[in-house]
Parts: sequence; C-alpha cells; structure tokens
Amino acid sequence: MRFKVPEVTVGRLSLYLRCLNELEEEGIEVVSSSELGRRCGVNPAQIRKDLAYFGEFGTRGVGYYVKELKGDIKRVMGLHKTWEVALVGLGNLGTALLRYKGFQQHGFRLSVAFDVDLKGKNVPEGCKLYHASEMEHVIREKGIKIAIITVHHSQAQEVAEKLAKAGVKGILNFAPTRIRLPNKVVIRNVDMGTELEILTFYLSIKGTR
Amino acid sequence: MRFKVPEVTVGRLSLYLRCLNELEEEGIEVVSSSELGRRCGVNPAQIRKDLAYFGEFGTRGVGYYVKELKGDIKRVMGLHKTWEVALVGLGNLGTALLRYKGFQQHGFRLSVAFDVDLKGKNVPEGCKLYHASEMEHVIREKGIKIAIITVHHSQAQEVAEKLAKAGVKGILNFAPTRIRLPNKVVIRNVDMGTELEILTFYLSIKGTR
DNA sequence: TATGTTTTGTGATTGTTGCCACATGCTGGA
DNA sequence: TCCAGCATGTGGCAACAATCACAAAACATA
Repeated sequence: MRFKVPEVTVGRLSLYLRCLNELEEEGIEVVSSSELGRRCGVNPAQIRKDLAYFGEFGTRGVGYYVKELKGDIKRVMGLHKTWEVALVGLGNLGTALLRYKGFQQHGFRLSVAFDVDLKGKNVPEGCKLYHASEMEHVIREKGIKIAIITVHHSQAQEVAEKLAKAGVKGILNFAPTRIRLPNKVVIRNVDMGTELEILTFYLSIKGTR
Repeated sequence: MRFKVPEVTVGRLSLYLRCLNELEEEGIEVVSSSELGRRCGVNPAQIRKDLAYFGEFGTRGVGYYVKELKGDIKRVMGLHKTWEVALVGLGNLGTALLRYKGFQQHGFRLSVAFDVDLKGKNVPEGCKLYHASEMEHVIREKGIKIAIITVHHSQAQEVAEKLAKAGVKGILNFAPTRIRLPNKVVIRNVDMGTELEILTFYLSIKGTR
C-alpha cells in the first residue's frame, strides 16, 4: 500500500463499493469480476488490476465474496471508521450539503459548520454552527482532518490556507478556484461550471461534424 | 475540430477560460503560456498542445491576446450562446443548484425544473416549475439539450432514459448512480460521496507509511 | 535591413493507464 | 485422487497523455 496507485483506480474502488452494496441488498453473496464489471461499466481485467494493487481478495474459480470484498475495500480506503468533516460557507450549496443524507451513509459526519454571518443560518441536528473567526481553534481542538469549502470564489484560497494551518489534511473544494497549497494537503475540486462546459463542448462538436 | 480531443483537455480549456477572465479583470492584455501555466498550475507545453488541437491562437515572440484567446476558447467550447438547462429533482441539492449564481455567469440558464411533488417547492425568477409527468413534453417543446439530475439514486436511471427520449443530449448527474444510456448522450457524473472517499484514501495511506 | 530576444507550435520521447490472453489455482464431481 | 471447468492474478502490449526540446516566426532595436 506504500507504492503508487493511480487516482482513477481510487475513484473506481468507490464505485465498486457502491455496486457491492447493491449486490448485498439483493442477497447475492459471490460475484465474478465480469459480473461486477457489467454492472458498473468497467472492464473485468481492469477491476482485477485495480484490486491487485492492494492484495489478493478473490478466489480462483469462484470470484469474490461480496461481504468480504466490501470490507477489504473499505479498509483499504480508510472507511472502517467514521470521519468528522467541517463545512465552511453556508450559502445555498453549503446549506444543501449539510442536509444531504448521502454523506452519513458513506460514513462521514458533518459535525461543524462555519460562516462569517450566522444571521438566519441554522444547521441540522448533530452539527454545530460557529463563526468563521473560531474556525482554526475549533478544528484544531476537535482534530478534524477533512473540510468542505463552499465559500465564494474570492475567499476560497484564504480559507484553504487557514484550514491547512489548523491541521486539515484533505479538502473538497466547490469554489471555482484552483486552490494552491504548499504543504501536503490533498485537494479535490468539484466544479459544476466546468462540468457543464464539458457537456456543451461535446454537444457542439456533435452538431458540427 | 472533427477529430478526437482528450477529455482532460476539454476540462483544462474551461480552467484556462476562468484564468483568462481573471487576467482580463486585472487589465492584463497579453499572456504567455508560461505565465498562464503558472497561474493555473499547468505545464506551459501542455497548454500549447491543448490549444493546438483547435488552431493557432498565439503570436510567436508575444504570447496570447487575453481577450482574443478567451473568445476563441468560448467558441471552441460552444459557449458563445446561452444554453437552456433543465433540472430534475427539487430536493436539497436541486433547490440549491437552482439558486446558485455561478451557472448564469457561465452562460447557462436553468429555465425549467421538475419534481414529482410540487408542494412547498418554489423556484427563482426566470425558472418555471412543472410536475415530472410533463417532463418529456416540456423538454421536447422547448428543445432543451442539457439536463441536471438531482433525483434520488433509485430514480436516476429512469429519469435519464426519459430525458434522452425527449431529446436531451447532455446530462450532468449528481445521483450516486452510473447511468447507462444506449444512444449517444454525453453523461458527466458528479459524485460527492466518491470525492470524499478519495480524500480518506490518501489520508489513510499517509498515516500508514 | 540585420541581429538578438522571445515565445509559439510541434516532432520526438517518456510516462501512465487500459486491456488482452494465459498460466495458476480453486472447486466439485466421479 | 484425479480431472474438467471456471475465474483469478499478472506479464506484456497497445493506446493514450504529459513533457521535453528545438525550429520557426514575430518583434524590438540599432
């Protein structure tokens, strides 16, 4: 696990995990790489290669035991425990994410939220709301390692730097800004504008050829 | 423009565009690939290669004229016109996206929204709300080509199929489901659960090595 | 007009990712 | 205990993407 794993592989592991959950719900106990591949649209050899980065989880002539493989992938991805997550920026998107049920299901808990203006902001049960000025202090105190940034474009870089200083090691950034951090913080950018633009690109070339 | 362009290149074009906007705001009229590269964290040769897929936009010994390049990229990506977008599913996320200002700035207009339950749902100025049963009819009528799916996981595939049948050619899917469509519809998946899981993966291996 | 400087556009090279194909090993039945 | 059938794990190759390095072109200056 100490060597290099392609980022695409990590993304696919998450995909396999979701698929395995569905299989489990259907009561299926064993699955082959070809069946799993069919279900999630990935080449079977690809799946086996992806898994091979981390060990041998299958049984030749049989396939993979659903429950077992699920546990293995969870362990590999660090999902055996619950992660506390901080959210910064309670605009439309931030507020929606706080209420989004999907995170809990994945083993994440949005336990603290920050904004510069608390007026009229409220958060669901189990989440505590703080003023942005308390951010570094609270995050350091609670030892939170993951944060979601949903602030305005112009603030994103600054917020990210403060988060890093407070000990955050992974950032999910929804602001349309390529955040640059000097140290070893992992950053994932989710940019909905870009996603739509990629769509229009393909729609346009389709029209012109 | 008729030949194959890597998807990563298209994504970067969008990134360059944003950077060019910033340069323009700062009053900078000419930029070299190295300066642009420094700003958006991309290798200069990479930028030139990306642009070379579509033509020669620079001037040797000078660089790129910001305003001109911006226009060129917009044209290449089909962003010279405004795109009407349909949104399906008015849960937390869908409602937040409707109110999100970023889309307008990118030249998109969320002009229609659908849900199975209209009770208590309201949409901002300029957007019309319909019952899901009217979806195919309205989308076909208006000739809408792009849709955003923010429905529950279990409905996503079905909704996508209906959208495709109504003439939609590009789908931005926020449901945690790998949508499979037979025909030539472009699908982009935005999966926040997966994004967080990728973070925890890198955080975990960092701890164990 | 000639020359030096700068930066593009692109062929060549290196690195990464995806997929095929088959040997290896497990299971179940005779 | 042996053999047939099956699905994994993996070496090798092909496709794709990123980077290097340099010739070609534009500009500034004398």
